Amino acid sequence: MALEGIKKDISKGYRRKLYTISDLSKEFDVTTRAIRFYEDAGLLSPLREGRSRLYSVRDRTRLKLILRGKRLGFSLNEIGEMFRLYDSEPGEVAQLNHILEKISEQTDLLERQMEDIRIVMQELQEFRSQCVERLEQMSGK
Amino acid sequence: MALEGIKKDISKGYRRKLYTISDLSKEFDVTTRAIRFYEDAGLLSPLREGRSRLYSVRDRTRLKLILRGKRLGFSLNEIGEMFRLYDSEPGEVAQLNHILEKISEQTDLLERQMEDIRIVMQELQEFRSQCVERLEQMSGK
DNA sequence: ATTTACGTTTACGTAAACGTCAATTAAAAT
DNA sequence: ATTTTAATTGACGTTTACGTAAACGTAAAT
Repeated sequence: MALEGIKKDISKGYRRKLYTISDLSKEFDVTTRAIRFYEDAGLLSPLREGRSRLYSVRDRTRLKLILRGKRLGFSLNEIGEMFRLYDSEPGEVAQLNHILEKISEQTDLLERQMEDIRIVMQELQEFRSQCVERLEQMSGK
Repeated sequence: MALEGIKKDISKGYRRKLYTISDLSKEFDVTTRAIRFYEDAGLLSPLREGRSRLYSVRDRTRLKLILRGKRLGFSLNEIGEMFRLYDSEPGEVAQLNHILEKISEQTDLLERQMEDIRIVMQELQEFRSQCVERLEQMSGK
């Protein structure tokens, strides 16, 4: 495979790993279509070898973050906003305070989510107890 | 208001509260359109007084569960499936075991979500520390 | 030489979850 | 008696997040 060669060459020069789109597709069990879509949405920006995409370690990390965000129910726009926060070069104090505020908002949101999960978990366990009890009754008869 | 009268009448007879669609809309800050949509999706089934909908305490609880589910990123279909689990009359052992399996799946999923939240929270706190540190440097100069 | 495998772009399709009118009805307030 | 106010149904529109071909390029394997 030609890409393998190129990947090795670049990794010698740049001293870092590169991934093809199908590498990432397989590793994270996500379609190549989705990965390209994330690029269209501005969440990924892989290198190009000719027409083909080459993903850096940073891209891989980003993809991991995207998928984690999605599991938590965040939209791609929301995930993009977080990326922009992380990437922004905060020159001014005002900017830094803005970031701190956003972090605080995010934290609050996640804490509410944790609370929601705790509640649902508790309800599930109660439900489970009822089921188990019922099963015992039935086998006891 | 006629509905208020009816609500009182019914609550005397049935000994439980009833809510109009706008009651719930205001209480949970969700549009009436959304509430009707949840009904179309089979997640709510309010009483009718003529053409108007009247929501029971059970409906209200269900709406609360729907919104909680949504905050956790679940689709209405997934939420509907959970409702059906809770509502199912488990006559057979096989059915009960099926429910227990579903509960187990849900629990696993929620635990993964908790783990995701923990990871994101930790990253956010690290990011916060960096920002605070930077702010202190800037004011220290 | 050609099949197979993997990549690309373009573009239309789709499911979910509502938003947004419009037209209508019924009841409450003035 | 008439004007608000709250509710209804119906239907089309919109956004998000991809799925699904189609048509093509490049390179490795047979």
